[in-house]
Formats: sequence, C-alpha cells, structure tokens
Amino acid sequence: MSISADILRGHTDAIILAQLMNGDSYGYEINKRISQRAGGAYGFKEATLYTAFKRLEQNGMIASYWGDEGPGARRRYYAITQAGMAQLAADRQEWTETKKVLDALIGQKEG
Amino acid sequence: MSISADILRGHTDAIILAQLMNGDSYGYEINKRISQRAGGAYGFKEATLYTAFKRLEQNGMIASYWGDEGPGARRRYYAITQAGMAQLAADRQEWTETKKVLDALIGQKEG
DNA sequence: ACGAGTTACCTCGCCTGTCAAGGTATTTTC
DNA sequence: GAAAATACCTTGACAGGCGAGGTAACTCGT
Repeated sequence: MSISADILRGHTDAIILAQLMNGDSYGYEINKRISQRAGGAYGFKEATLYTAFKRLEQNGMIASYWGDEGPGARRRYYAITQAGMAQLAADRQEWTETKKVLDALIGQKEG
Repeated sequence: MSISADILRGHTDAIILAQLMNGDSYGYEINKRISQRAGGAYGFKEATLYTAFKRLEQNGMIASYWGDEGPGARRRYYAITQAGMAQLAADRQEWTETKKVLDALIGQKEG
C-alpha cells in the first residue's frame, strides 16, 4: 500500500532533516535514499522536495553549497544546521505524541 | 505537547468515522469526545469539523438527520454508512503502514 | 426581567503544502 | 546521434485547516 500525500503532509521536513543526519547530501540522492528506506512505499515528488529545501533553508534548518566534483551534472549539497537538529528533535517528540493520540482515536477497540 | 495541524491533516475523516463507530452522534458531542480521548492534546476547530462533515456526507461516508429532542438547540446527528466503515478500515490499515514507514524514516537510529 | 454563559449550528475567505506540468543542462550508453 | 539517466528548478492549480464572523435557543444568577 502506498501512503497518501495528505497523511505525509507535515512530515516532509522532518524526513529530510532525519536523512541529513547521515551526512551532507544532495536532492536526488536524498530522495532515492528516502524511497529505499521507505521500502518503495513512499517518495517525494520533485516539486515537493525542492519546495521543502527552499523552506528549510529559509528557516535556517539547513544550509546549502554547490558540489565541485568534476564530471556530471552539478549538485547542490545540503547540511543540517544546529537549528535543524533542534527542530528534528522536536519533530521526533511530536511524532511519538502523534502515534499515541492517533492510536487512541482511530485504533480498533476491544468490545 | 499539542499536535500541529499539518500533522493531523488527512486524519480528520478517519477520526470522525472512528468516533461514529460508537453510535450516532452530533457535532458538538463528537468533538468533545475526541478531545477527551486525545487527552486534551487535540481537538478540531469548529470550521474544520463542519467542513469535514460536509465532505464526508458528500462522499457518502456518513448520513445525517435532525434530532427531534424537545428543548435545547437543534442537533444534527450523523451515522456512519457501509461505505464509511469500509473507508475507516482502509484508513486504519494506512495508519498502520504510516507508522512503520515514518518510524523507519524519522526514528532515531542506534549508532 | 435581563444579561452572560453555554450549547449548537454554519459560512467565507485566507494560508500553506503538495504536485502535475513544464523547463534546463550534462553524461552515459547503444 | 539519439535515448536514457542524472540533476536541478519554477509556475500555477488544488485541497484541507481554520480565524473570524454569524445565528439561535436554553440556563442561571441576580
């Protein structure tokens, strides 16, 4: 089963920040890794991804720089900032809380 | 901690359908029960609630009728339909899947 | 009798995040 | 030399959440 966009809405930033905790990376690669880790059940659309990068950078959660590898298409690398790490920690806490609340609200009940 | 709107987005309908599995109810009461069950961490804004009722009814997930109790403000009761129950089952499955995927994507990792 | 609070409903218009569609440029492969 | 893959980006439409505003009936204290 794949997961609908509205369900993931609001988790986009956290997912990207979490991925960047593994080290600096660039858009294309970040997206592939996320898809892999999600078992193919989920991947960002490109527009969503680059919109998110822009938003995150504007908010100071990530910083970017152009990679200077010789051949191949240019790549813009992203690094998570201190503020981004703090945000991620908060997002993780919120996710824990969300699971509790939603399990209570939509989980099946015994009789 | 309270949960942000974007995180809940897309779960609104499932939460309402799940609540209606306890029997027919009306807007104000549905919302109060949801708040209670969420431990006060979450409650719909009225506009969100009534927007959702409209959407759900248009999609055939719920049916409504006016209550005829004598005194007090009029109440519009909602009942979950067969289609609504099927939708809820699908939503619950999606939620189970979502938890797995998001735990994989934003969960803390051991070293 | 009357004003405040509560119950209970509803709509309009803004904001934000997703994403289909479209576009650019380079390298690799056949 | 053409097709596919890598890699980036923007524009505009759409949908859901919700602030703000509105209606109406009952209850309670004074």
